[in-house]
Amino acid sequence: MNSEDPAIVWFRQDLRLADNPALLAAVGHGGPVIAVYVWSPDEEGNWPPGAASKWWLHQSLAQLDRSLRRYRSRLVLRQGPALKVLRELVQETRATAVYWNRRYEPAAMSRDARVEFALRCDGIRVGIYNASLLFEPWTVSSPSGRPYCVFTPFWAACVVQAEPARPVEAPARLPAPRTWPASLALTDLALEPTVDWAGGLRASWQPGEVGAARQLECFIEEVLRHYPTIRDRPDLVGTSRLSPHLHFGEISPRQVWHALRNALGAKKDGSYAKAVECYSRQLGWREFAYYLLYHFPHTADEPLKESFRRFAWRTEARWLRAWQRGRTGYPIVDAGMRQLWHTGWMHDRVRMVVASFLVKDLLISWREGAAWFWDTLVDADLANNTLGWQWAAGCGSDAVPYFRIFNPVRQGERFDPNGDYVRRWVPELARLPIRWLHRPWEAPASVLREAGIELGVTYPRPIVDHSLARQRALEALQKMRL
DNA sequence: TTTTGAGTTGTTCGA
DNA sequence: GTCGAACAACTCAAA
Repeated sequence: MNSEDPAIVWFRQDLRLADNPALLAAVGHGGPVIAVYVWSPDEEGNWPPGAASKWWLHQSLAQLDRSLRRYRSRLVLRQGPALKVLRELVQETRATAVYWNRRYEPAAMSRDARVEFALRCDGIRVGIYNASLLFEPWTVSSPSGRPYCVFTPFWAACVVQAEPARPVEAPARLPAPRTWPASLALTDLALEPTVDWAGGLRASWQPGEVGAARQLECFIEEVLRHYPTIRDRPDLVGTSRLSPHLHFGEISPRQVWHALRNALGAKKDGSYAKAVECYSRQLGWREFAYYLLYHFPHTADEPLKESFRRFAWRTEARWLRAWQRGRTGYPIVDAGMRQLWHTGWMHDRVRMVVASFLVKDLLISWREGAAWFWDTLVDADLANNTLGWQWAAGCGSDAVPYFRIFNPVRQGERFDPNGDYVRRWVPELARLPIRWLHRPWEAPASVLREAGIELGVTYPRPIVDHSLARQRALEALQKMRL
């Protein structure tokens, strides 16, 4: 393509300039490049962005605009149905092409298909690219031709494909149009909370492409070597913390994939090779989540396993609220839920523990959990959230067996062995010795008194008895299978 | 074609 | 304290 006509880049979940094929295609079009973000939460089906996600989006859009300004360019903000907005913008700017990077959520896919068709009918050139997956979901299928439902063979089939493409550089320049189309102010989108609860988020994260790159570098330099041994430890910094950056596309999995391998080349060290393999598998899980949502689009709202449709989940509002607020009386559960509330993120090991507790101990539907995570996580991602919750509930593919019920005391003692995590997020228990920290209801009265704890007053008693709850869950799930 | 073995993340019980 | 078995049912790959 070589034209003097403007090209529009429609930014969505690819809020970066490097390794952005749609942006490069727009530059390749030859004329001015107009970057636009369209805020259209009504087109996200049942899953419009939650509060934490909107907070992040605000910051990330601000960063993207800042980056574009260095090119003497800018980010045009609009609001409304994407097709309507893009058509208006095409008219205003006389653009002859629109480029974007693919999304895979069911609502986004059907919307995008309508937009693509309509724009092509208008005579507009449309280019659509892959910017957020290592392997496109339709390129992987089992020998039988059906989609994989088990992770290991899925990932094995992925990694024998060609190595994911090397990331491409940010464009050298971005030609500006003679006049810029009108843009809303970022604050017009009202993404930030009206009551400022985001202090903990601000302190924990640096949204945007620069923050993402910094996070990756920090992970590779300081954590990667130990990743296989400490990734399950919520009391340590043992994970990449890249999830929100990946969700918003501030960094691409291709960039991460190759950065890991470059680091490997530089270190020449066996333990690194293992660590890279181990972390790459986590990227694999992200791929698997997108793959499953693509092939089974109803699973965001319905269990994959039919038998679970008839399961009678409880609707115990008091229990749900106790879980949400981190007041279940199980320290590891409460620590996780408070970390989530405060920072918009929870360690993955603890996500499994709290999910198991909600679904198995309280017998509350995984969808309640998914909805709460959706609203509170800065990395809320429909594919990952769906896979995680269906896995925990045992109603997804490759799911945890029904009898695998996490014991919150055991998990706490195993993965927070010194209690640092609980003490940080449940400060009212901070003075309790580690021996009792994960089971304060068993502590002798004198120990509790000395630690300044009055059960039922300063910290709740357990809202359910785990071993009874476990039995109840086993019976309920067994009954469902008959 | 049929069979066999293995599969992210656990817990409990009894020896 | 440690260890192995049992706790289903199903998918996928290899033999």
